[in-house]
Amino acid sequence: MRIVMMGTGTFAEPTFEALIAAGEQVVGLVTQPDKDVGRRSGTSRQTGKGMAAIASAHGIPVAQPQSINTPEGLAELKAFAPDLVVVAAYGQILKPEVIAAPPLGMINVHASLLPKYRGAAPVAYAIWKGETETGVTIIRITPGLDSGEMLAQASMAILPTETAGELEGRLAPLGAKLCLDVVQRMKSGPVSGTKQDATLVTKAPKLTKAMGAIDWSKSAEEIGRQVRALQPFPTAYTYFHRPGKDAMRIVIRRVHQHLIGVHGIPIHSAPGTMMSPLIVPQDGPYLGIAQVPGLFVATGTNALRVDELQPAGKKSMTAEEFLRGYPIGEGYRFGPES
RNA sequence: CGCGGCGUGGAGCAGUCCGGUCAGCUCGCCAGGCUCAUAACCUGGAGGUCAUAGGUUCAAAUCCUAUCGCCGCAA
Repeated sequence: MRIVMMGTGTFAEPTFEALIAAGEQVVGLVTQPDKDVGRRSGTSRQTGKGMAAIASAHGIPVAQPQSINTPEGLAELKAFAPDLVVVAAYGQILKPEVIAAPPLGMINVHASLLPKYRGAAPVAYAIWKGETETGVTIIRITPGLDSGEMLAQASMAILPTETAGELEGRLAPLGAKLCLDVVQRMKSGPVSGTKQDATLVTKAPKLTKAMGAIDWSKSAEEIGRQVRALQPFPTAYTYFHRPGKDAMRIVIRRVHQHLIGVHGIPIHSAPGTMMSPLIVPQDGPYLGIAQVPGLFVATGTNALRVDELQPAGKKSMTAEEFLRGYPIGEGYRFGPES
């Protein structure tokens, strides 16, 4: 059975490698064109690099059409003469003609418990929405977005402090195992699937930069989930305001939730107010006692402790380091740009 | 030739617009002291060609030019 792999991100890599390692006949890889990203000769951030590297390491030919949906792109796929195409995190929506190209169709590794979280960013949404469990589903690809029959599914608990990047890292091997299993079953005949329950469908659309803006009036829990969901991309951010200084954009990398008052923080601080136990505004009642160093920010509910952040033009740093360089004073706050 | 920020002792920053009194701050490190004890406190100490190379000037971290490196945004 001639198999073509279609995938781009790191999520696809374990599946690709599993197929190769299992001795399946992987005859080609279709991946996104290499993009030079960044300033001059991009130091980092390239997409498609990893997959292409794996392919060349195993002597597997690679196709990188600008769009798979053009006649040219489709021709490149057909040139591999695949019986089956395995898709994982490819990044382009496939047209019916493309899906129909291989005789056995296409299957997709999707990082959610379908029918929940159909779309481009299922892992991030699962965290953002506060799910405690997610998983991987192998589906048959149909013209609808992630709406095909489910061929296999496995679940996994979401850890309380896990970021989307970390969770995806754990889901990828699970997906690889499931996918390989389905592929091997397909070799011995048609595999039946179950339909997705249309009433349970939820969407996980592509993430945008704008989604990273933190609204400090929301609950600490919600902001915490947002930060984890948008890590490592597109990242949650806010602006650092100091009296008499220009606002500074800051990416919030990691936070920790705290009950308000427990660490000597006054109850009535406006959302976004920055506090440190060393310099606590002298107002409002205190409930707490513990001296825990750190950078605390008032939210709509509790205080949130920021553990790791990255000011514009700087590298990521711990809150401790940040506070040495930018000791908190009165009127310091996080908030929207202006 | 897309836009922008940054490079100051081991870490994070201030100082740069308005050149000289600027090499500073918060930590870390080393030694000593205090303490039952500590990431607490006190005293003392080591450590920097202020990214690099030129230029302007009596004088440059600070102004000009070029180079290297790091980062963010936009695609």
